[in-house]
Amino acid sequence: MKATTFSALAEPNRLHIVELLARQPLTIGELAARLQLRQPQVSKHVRILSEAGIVEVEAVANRRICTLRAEPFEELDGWLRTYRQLWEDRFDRLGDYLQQLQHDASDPSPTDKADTSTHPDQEESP
Amino acid sequence: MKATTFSALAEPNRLHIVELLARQPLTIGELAARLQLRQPQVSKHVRILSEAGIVEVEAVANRRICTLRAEPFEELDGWLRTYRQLWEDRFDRLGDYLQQLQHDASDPSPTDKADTSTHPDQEESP
DNA sequence: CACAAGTATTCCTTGTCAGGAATATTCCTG
DNA sequence: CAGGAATATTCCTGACAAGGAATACTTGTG
Repeated sequence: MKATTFSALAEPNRLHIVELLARQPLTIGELAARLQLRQPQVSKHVRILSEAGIVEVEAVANRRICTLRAEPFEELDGWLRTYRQLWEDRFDRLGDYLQQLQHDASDPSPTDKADTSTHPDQEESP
Repeated sequence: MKATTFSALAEPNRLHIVELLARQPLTIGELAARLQLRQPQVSKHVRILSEAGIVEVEAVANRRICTLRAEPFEELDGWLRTYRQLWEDRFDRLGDYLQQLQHDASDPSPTDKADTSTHPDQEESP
C-alpha cells in the first residue's frame, strides 16, 4: 500500500473533496463554493489528489471537471482484506504473544515465531 | 470518515508498523529493530497510532506490546462501501455530468441536481 | 539498593505543507 | 480582438511534523 494515498486523504479539505466527488463530478469552481475555499487552494488540492491518482481531471473548455478514479479505492479495498480477520476471526493474538514472550525468556531466537501463516511476506530483513 | 486515521497512516514508517503488526503483536524494541529506526522515534510513531485509535499498547513489565485495533479498519471498510460502486457499477458518471453541464447553460439552478440518491447526506450548505 | 534493559520525554533543527494575495493563462462570446 | 469567466501558478509566511541527541523514568535482578 502506498503511503501517498493516505497522505492525499489526510488533509480534511481533500477528504471533503473526495466525499463530494463520490456523489457526482464537479468542477473546480463548484468545489470551491461547497468547500468555502478560494479557487487557488482548491486547484492545489485537486492537483495533489490527481497526482495521487485519486482524482481525474477532464478539461472542458474553461472548466476542469473532477471525477474519482476507481483504482486507489480498489487498492485500498484489497489492502483492507489483509486486516479483515482482525474483526472477523477475532482470535486472541495478544494472548498468544504473551505466551510467546514467556517462552522467549529462555529461547535464544526471540522475534519471528508466531507467524499465523496467513499473511503475504513483505517485511523481514534477514 | 476521520482524516486523522489517514493522517496516521500517511507516514511511511507508521504504515510499515501497521503492516508489521498485522502479522503479530510486537514490542517497541522489536519494531525498532525491524524498521531500522531508533527507539525514541518508534515510541513517538506508536503514540500517534495509539492516539488515532489504530494501535493498542499493553504494558507488560518493562515492555510495551503493540497490537492493532479493529475499529479503524472496520470504519475504513464501511467508508469504502460508499465508493465500491465506482468500480462495480461503472456507469458513465462523467457522461451524465457533461449532459448536465449543457443543460445548465440555460438552467438557473446549476449545482445540485444529479444526486444518485444512494449516499448519506453530509455536505450541502443551503 | 545499584545496575541494566526497555521505554518515554524533551529540546533542537530542518523540511514540508496549507492558506493568502497577486498575477498569468486559457477559452468563450459578442 | 477586447473583455470576462474559469483556472493555474508564483511568492510569501506561519504552523507543524519528523529525526537526532540527550536524558529521565520504570521494572526486574543480583
